[in-house]
Amino acid sequence: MDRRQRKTRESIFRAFTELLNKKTYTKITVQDIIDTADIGRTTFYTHFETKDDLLKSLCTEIFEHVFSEDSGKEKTHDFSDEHDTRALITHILYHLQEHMDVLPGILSGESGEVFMLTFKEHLKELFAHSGKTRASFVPQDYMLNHMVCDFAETVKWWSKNPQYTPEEISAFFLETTPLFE
Amino acid sequence: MDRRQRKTRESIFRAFTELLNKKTYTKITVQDIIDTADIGRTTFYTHFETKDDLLKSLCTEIFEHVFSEDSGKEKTHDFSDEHDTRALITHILYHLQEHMDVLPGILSGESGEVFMLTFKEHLKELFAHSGKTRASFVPQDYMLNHMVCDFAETVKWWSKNPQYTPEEISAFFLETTPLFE
DNA sequence: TTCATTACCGAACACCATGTTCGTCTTGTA
DNA sequence: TACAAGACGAACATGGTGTTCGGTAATGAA
Repeated sequence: MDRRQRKTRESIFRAFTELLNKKTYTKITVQDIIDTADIGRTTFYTHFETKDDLLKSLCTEIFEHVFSEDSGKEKTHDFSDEHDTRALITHILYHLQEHMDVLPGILSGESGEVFMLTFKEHLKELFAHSGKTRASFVPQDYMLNHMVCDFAETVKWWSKNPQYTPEEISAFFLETTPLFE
Repeated sequence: MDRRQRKTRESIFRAFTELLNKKTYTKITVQDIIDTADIGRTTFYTHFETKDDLLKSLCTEIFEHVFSEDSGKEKTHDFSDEHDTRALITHILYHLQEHMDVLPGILSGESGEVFMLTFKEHLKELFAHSGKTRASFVPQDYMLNHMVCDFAETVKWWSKNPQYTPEEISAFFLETTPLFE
């Protein structure tokens, strides 16, 4: 990839996240981004189709990092081991913490919808094969949705209360939403 | 209130909810609403400041109904009685069921954000004095947020799986998010 | 170093939805 | 019946969007 392209893309992302910490997503205009990134109007549109496209791209970049399977371990994760599960959850939270500069901005307002949606998709895949398959009158789909939302909302809450450590957040989550009985 | 005003307001709400079942909120233009409601442009703007204002008004109307304290009983509700709590939850779900024609439309897309936000405010107040004040290492605020989100997400899930009865949904919720230990 | 390629630039433009203005017509009510 | 209040629609200003086009500058491969 051309060095110019990389630099431009970089500066757009930087401008966007900077603006997200000042204004809410819908209040941000493409012109704002262009001005802050100090690039030409045409240039923006050669990189991204729309503002929404930019937002999605940002989310994708974040989750590619957060759910990167550092050692391929997560893929074959065994949810039957409680200690192992706690480690996985904490691991993901550590990754997320590295984006704490963007999270509050992106999660408040309408951009949060997009973020949470993609987040939940990833989580759904991750939790799909958890140990919580025990027989119960509660539908499987409800159960999965419940766990996914719990974790996503936990992260949202964390972004507003960032004084806690990943280990603490992990503990809060597992205490209120036990994956084991 | 003038009969003309009532009729106009009525037809705007009707047009809006009708459109919400066809398109997503942001795709709906004020012109769409005007055409569907068959009213003048000026008339719309004398009733509502903006499209957002209309959405908020709709949510307000719904929750005024759902959280109407039929007999003032809820106000003094005692969460320490499990049977009583289940009755209250089910009662709210029955009220919500009456709006099942709007819920799927309003909850999918960006309008869902507004709906969920106001919903959670109401729930926060309702759950604020629940029995879940037991000592624990989990922060009180996390706990409250957890319960509120759980219930709100449960309703969202219900709107996509409307074949269940209020009693069943109530049971799912209480099974996965016990308000008692 | 040369040179073709590729990215960046910015002014200008058409487009579309928004919200307002104004003069007129219609309806409800006192 | 009179008149206040609501409904009406055409027209307008505004502001953001996404595109076009002619030109400049940076890049990297030969």
